[in-house]
Amino acid sequence: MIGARVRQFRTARGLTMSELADRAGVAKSYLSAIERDLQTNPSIQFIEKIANVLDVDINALLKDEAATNSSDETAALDEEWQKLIAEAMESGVSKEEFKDFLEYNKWKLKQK
Amino acid sequence: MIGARVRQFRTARGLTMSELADRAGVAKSYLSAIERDLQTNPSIQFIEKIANVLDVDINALLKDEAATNSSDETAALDEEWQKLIAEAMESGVSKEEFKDFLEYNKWKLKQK
DNA sequence: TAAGAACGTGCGTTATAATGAACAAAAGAT
DNA sequence: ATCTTTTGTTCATTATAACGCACGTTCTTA
Repeated sequence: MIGARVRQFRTARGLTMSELADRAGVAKSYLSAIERDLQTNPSIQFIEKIANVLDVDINALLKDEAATNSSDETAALDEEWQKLIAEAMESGVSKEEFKDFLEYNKWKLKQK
Repeated sequence: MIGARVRQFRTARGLTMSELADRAGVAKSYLSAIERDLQTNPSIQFIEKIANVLDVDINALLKDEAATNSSDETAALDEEWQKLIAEAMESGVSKEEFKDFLEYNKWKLKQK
């Protein structure tokens, strides 16, 4: 279904529904209905708008999930992790700080 | 416009409007309006139907804006970040620990 | 802990996508 | 040449896509 894909890309970009709807110039209430598959037949202009903001090809939203993420790297990351990544990047956490955090945790796990 | 492309593919297949509309299961009156650009915002299900009969990819009918992709640096998932995250997941770092790390860093940045 | 903002959803309304006739013009057949 | 069938169009009607606003909840900020 198309709703799942829209939500997937949206959360991956760390965007809220209000934000996406605002940027795309569509009603957030309708976007909500689309993501929950309460409505499943949007127009091409609607799809173009949100695809434009999400910066993805229109096919990425229309494509049946069969070919979409068979062996896609980003698909390996589950949804919650993607949110965390987006949040991390936006908050200005440096990669170095994160690396330190990683090493510290590895060390901590070893102590058990 | 989309109408020109539909007509182009249809005539190329030697199909009449009545025939295409019939096979696709849509109203020929509406198909007529689409081809003459009296209506320019069909639904994805409509396009899928006729694209299916015409045996063309959906893009072939929408391709007017094929090159609208200029990947956003800030929003897109940074490649190096992805590797770090993958490493984090494999090393068994829990989401909770990562969340705590994020909050701590946000707080730290605020202190300046 | 209270106030305020931002989040997503529910609902009534509007705009328009999509339909099913019936129609005139053109093509094809007898 | 008239009759018949097929073509694409017009028009009134129905279905639903899309909207704006208000509401309850969940984060923030003080």
